[in-house]
Amino acid sequence: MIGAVTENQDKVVRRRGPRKDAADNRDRVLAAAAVAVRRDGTAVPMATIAADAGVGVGTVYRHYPSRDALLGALTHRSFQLVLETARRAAALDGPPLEGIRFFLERTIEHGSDLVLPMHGGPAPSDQATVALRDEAHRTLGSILERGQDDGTIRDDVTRADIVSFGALLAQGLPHAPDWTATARRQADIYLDGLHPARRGKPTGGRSR
Amino acid sequence: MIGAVTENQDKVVRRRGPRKDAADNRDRVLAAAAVAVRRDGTAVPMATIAADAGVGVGTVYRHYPSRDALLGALTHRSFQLVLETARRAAALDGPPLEGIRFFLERTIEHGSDLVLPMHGGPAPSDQATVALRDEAHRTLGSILERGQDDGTIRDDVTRADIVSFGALLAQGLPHAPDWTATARRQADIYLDGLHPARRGKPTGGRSR
DNA sequence: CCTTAAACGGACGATATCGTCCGACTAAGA
DNA sequence: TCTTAGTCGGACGATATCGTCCGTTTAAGG
Repeated sequence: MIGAVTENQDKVVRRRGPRKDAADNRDRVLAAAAVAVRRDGTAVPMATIAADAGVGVGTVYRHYPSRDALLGALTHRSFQLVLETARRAAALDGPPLEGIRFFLERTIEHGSDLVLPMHGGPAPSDQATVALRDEAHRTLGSILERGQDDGTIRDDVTRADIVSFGALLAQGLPHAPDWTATARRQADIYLDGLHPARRGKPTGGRSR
Repeated sequence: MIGAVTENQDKVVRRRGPRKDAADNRDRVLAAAAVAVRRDGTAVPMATIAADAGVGVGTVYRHYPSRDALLGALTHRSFQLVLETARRAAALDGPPLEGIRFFLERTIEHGSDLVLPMHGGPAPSDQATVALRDEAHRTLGSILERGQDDGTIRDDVTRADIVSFGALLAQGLPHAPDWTATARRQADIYLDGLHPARRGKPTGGRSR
């Protein structure tokens, strides 16, 4: 027990990835957190998240050392989804407006998976998440510009407007009975409004 | 000094209203709560609200016996503002769409005064607030119907849609740098979308 | 099967927030 | 000015949540 210590240093077991149960728990915690945060707000007790995920609080804190880390991970995941959706929308063939429609409808469907920096959470602080966000903005911007170039989308709209509207729909109204249906109708109206302004309609004086 | 007790029973001081300082503090607490709730969410510590209002926690609890009572009062006040705005909008002479525009713009301006049942707060439970809400809905509905009757507003929009959109704008995006400006543009687009659908535009297949 | 690094989960002391209670203070009528 | 009902505000015990720590359990390579 005395001199035999150093000689098997290289026989140490080298694990490749994380253990299966650890990876599972990590995912379950994140999923439970997404639901819990949407339901109870960002101040939801960690114990609640742990219980919902079926793990102990210790496990939550091991994977995400602080509440901010957990919220940050949620934000990151949300932006991953947003970027993915934006890319799919950009890859579509149809008119640009249909790309935007696709993006908005998908955003609505993602519903509770999107725990964006809304809900009182912090704006993304880590570089990786900011990069995701910026890339998503650029991607949506490219669709928008296509529409504005070919005259099918009004010129004064910015990519930030589209993003904001998407965020509003994703955020929703906490106590609305059937938000998905409402959001769809809101999006439909909004998309109609994205057409270039009609001149000489008999709808009366929109002066400025 | 002996038998003279009973005869001045009716000389007891009768105060008319609440004391001035009490009324002041009541208002200041409500105003501070509105700001604090918007900033920190409905779970904001009562001590914070008290400090912001420049009073002690005891004063907060006297005027509003529980957190729910305070949030309820905020909701009530919000719906008062909404109803008032809706009535002004309904009283306007111009095209109905301009009435809706007025309503939305005013709602945006009210900004932080509107702490609607959003923000994770409870839906209105007391009868008086529900009555305010319903009356506001009816008032907005009357504007909408006028527009749909004279053909200047698309038929599939409901009063609930207008209310929801207004609520979204009032709620805003917590971390948006200049929400008022963004909200105005969103409203402008939305209002454009409220026109009846144009047939035969070259914008491509909005099939369903 | 055995070994071992790693993960699990809940008990625990520290801290934060709650809502109450009561002695000091003040507005306002007499 | 005097009186007093009503208000003020913060200290306080109770409760809730935090994040850590550590003995137990488990996945997985040998």
